[in-house]
Amino acid sequence: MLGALLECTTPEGTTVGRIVETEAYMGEDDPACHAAAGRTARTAPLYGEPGSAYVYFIYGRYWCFNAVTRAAGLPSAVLVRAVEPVTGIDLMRARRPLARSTADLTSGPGKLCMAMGIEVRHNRLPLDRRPLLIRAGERIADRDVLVTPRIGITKAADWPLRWIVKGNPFVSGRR
DNA sequence: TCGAAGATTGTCT
DNA sequence: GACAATCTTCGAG
Repeated sequence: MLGALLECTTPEGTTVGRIVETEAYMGEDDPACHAAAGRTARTAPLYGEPGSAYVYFIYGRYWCFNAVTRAAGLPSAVLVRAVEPVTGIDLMRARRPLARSTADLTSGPGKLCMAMGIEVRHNRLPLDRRPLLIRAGERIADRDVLVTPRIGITKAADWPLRWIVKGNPFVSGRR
């Protein structure tokens, strides 16, 4: 998914970002995956169609966007942790008045959802059509991809399941 | 009904 | 670097 384009259309307009950071959550046997708790009202979207959205609310404040992957019934997903703004940057700025730079607009899972207007109404939507779309973008060469442990979790914190575009300034966290 | 934890961000020191 | 904000989810009682 690195290099692919994430596009979200709302009544305010369309925003597009290039995906530069992802994390994998590998089903019920992954202690950090929400599906480790089994199938509940919250995790049900993870068990849905591959290629649909899983959007959840965290820390009473923020939305996080995932693409459901693998086969139906296997609750795995890819969390999009950062995108590089491509289209609709003015709209992103309006939605994130606290952002102090362009890189601050979408360099985190909560930030990019704020900037792009992704929220619960997008939960479970298919990702191959509007309003929420992932489409092909630039191909990232393997030598430009870095794999690291996942961020911000306590369980299985050492599993190398985070992928970033090497040196990209829009990746989350501190350099 | 209650309590605790959480795939984060922003502010303050 | 520490910690507050804020609320949904789920298990226990």
